[in-house]
Amino acid sequence: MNYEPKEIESKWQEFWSREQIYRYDFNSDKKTYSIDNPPRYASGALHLGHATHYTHIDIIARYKRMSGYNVFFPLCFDVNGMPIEVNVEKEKNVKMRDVDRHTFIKWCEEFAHSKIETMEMQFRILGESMDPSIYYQTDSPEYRRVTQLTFLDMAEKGLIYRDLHPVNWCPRCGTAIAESEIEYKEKSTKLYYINFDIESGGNVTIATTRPELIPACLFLSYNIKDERFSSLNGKNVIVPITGKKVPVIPDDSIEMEFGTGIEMVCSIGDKNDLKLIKKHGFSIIRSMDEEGKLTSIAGKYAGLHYEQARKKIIEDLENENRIIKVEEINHNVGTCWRCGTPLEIINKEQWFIKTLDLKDEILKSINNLRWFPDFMKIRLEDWTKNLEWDWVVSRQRYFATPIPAWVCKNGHIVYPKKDELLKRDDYIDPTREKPPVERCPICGSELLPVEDVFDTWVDSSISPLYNAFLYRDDEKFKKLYPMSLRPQAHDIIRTWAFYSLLRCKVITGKEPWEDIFIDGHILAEDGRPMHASWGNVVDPLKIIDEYGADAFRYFTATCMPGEDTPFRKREIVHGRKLLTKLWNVANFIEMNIETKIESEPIDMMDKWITSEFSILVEKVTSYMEEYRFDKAIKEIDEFFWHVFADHYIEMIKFKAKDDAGTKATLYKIFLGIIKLYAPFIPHITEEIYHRLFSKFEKKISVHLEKWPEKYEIEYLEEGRRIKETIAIIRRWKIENKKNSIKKVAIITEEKGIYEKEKSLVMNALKIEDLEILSQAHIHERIVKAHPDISKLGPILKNEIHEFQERIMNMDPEILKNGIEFKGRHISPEYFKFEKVTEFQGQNVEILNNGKEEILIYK
RNA sequence: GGGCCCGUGGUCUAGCAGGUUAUGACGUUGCCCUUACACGGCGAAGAUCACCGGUUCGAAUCCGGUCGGGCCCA
Repeated sequence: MNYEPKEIESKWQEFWSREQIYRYDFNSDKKTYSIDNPPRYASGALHLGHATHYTHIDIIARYKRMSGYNVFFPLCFDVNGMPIEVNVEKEKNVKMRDVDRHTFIKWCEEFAHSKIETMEMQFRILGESMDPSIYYQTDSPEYRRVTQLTFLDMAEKGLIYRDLHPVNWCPRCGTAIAESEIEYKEKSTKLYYINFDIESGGNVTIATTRPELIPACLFLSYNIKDERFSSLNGKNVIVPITGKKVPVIPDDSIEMEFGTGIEMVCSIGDKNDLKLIKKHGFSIIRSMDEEGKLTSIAGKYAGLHYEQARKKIIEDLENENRIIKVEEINHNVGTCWRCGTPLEIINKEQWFIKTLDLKDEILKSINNLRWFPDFMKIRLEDWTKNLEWDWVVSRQRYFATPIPAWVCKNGHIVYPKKDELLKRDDYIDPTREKPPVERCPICGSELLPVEDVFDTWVDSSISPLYNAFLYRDDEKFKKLYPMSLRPQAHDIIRTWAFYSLLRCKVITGKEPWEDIFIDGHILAEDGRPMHASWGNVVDPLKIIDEYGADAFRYFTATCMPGEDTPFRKREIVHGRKLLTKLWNVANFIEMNIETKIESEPIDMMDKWITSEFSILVEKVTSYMEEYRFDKAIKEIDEFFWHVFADHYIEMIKFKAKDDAGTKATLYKIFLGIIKLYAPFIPHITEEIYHRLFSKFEKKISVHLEKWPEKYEIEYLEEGRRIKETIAIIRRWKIENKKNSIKKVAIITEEKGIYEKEKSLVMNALKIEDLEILSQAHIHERIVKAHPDISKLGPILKNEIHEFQERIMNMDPEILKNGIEFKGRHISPEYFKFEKVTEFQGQNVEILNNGKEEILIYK
């Protein structure tokens, strides 16, 4: 009778949800354990990685509930940002910027919300114990309101500013383009070779595809290894057209083979220019506007579209005879994925949060958290120490929290009143409502709504504040903040962990959590990351369908936290076997427990297994406290399978029906095992609990049970010794194919402990006569000596037959010292001796368990 | 290029505040359908612990370097 998970699992999933087993109780006196659960991103498909991470978190939640905590574990979804926008664009076959802003936002909402039901189902199938009574999603008016309040808070603290920042820009569409919206295309362009004069005399030829950017040239650069230009290092050149003096600065990133090997670095030609400008300490100048027209820095070309400007500039350069050569080249150009126009990098006003000023404070905070595993802390420390830029929080997107502000043409910012927003239950969309004042209070000009939205990390990084009811309920905030735990994966330490720490610290003055648990990634079975294009993606739902959620959860528990783990199907298969074993042990125990057990463990071996269990509880508990599920479950397995089932049950099964103490032990220890397994494999443990224990234990769910406690340690060493002796004799029986043994003598210095369990040893092993002695004279006698032909052959060659005849009738006892043969000493190593052991005149076989000898009579 | 992590029997994995017969799983293999379980029980074979050097009486474990893989960031 094998365990069939399908029906059993869905039965209990329904039961848990119906009975609201996982509800956080705001009125409870129990200590709160609060989990800053990662809101599941609402794009739909469940990854093996998600499934594993959420299962890990669920294991923690279940363990903490059993340990007596009131656990706050919200069901939550992240419903903001570009992946959803992209999905909607695909689904509707439109481009975001072709559609009315608010229509598009509505579509995104509809799309995301339609996925949520599916994702809730996925969580349910996994056996997740998230609490729907504290549900949230990040696009709710309430959540966005909190995002905006925290922003206004930071603005009050002077941590918000606007400044120019480079963005990818489509000059035709007039919009910023996100990194992932860029379509790279191979384009044929002209490469111009242009002469620059050197200040100190002579000239140098640079190559560029963007002559129109000459007015924005900041410096020239060549590869530092390139000796052709080493004489130019530190010299100045005169920029044609403008006559500006700029330096020559070598850099190791310049390609020596491209063009002439020396190029101009403009603000801003391409991404590499941007990098070089920052690296060498130049500031970005605004050379092009939103429509692709050159700015005033271009002098007489100002106001011209860059294509016209290029024509004019080339004409002028030709007049000066500065163009040496023109070459057709193929060039990889970033283009707008909608209209195909090559993108520009232009400087635009963006919103910033001052992060650089907060470095030291964050470093302190990092050290105030407990990190699991602890080396993950180093990653965040290094990141924080090496921060060079403030956080750009504005995005030119639609589906996210709007930046609550209005700006006048002179750049003066008007924020909404925080007090007003505190009274509301929704958020502010400046594109849909009026500013709090008619006109700019500083210059009196018209106020325009900010159309930018927040980077989604601005929303995500306040999850601890939202969870803890900041701005909403002071009582609850006191109870829930700081939260107990932030669980997350290591790829977003620099984003989610960092920004959360930063913002929560600034706003509340406290770190948002006590512990932070960093999980690894799940790789494909081939050890590489999972990629659809590599064809190595594993669908967790299929696995669950085939093996059940508990088997899947078993695999997740064996993953070492923090490490990237390749998916291991065999671990799931093993998990499945374990469930079967558990099921069968339950069957065995059910056969023996019909009524309430009033007794306690009495016999030595019953106390021994109780002691072993107690040691197990201690180990498992300390592993759970460190979030080491892998170690915890291994310990439980080892005890359950290889101590409790293989040894204890085997030795007591003859008396399981009628020995009250043993029955009590079976009940107590197996119930304990079920409880220890419950956080990991919640379905089968619930089923077994209901079949065997709930009628006596009076709880409606094993998940409402208490985590097992330790018992007194008694007879540990004695029990282990007897267990070992029984195992040795059993092995002998199997090897020798004996079903029972007539007589056994155990020679031991600890007669007492064997006397105590004499009947158990006899019955468990079917020994008819068992003697327990403190000492014995054992006699060993050689009955036959076999010459080792393979060794003797090379020495004796053709005399070997004579040798064999010679020893045939000799007393083999004599041979144990070797023998002289034709002037040669044949040592005992050349023989294999057959021996008999005799005790009290009878043949016996001696087994040894390291401490004592066991004589088996033949 | 930088930070962090990893590299252990055929495959995957534990051990890594130095001394173990180096753990376990899957696979291979021998015996056993013993009154819960053959998705089981008892055994067996199989590892120069990536490579090189150092510290040490002693290194898979500590240090330095090399090579290979991963994540994040330039």
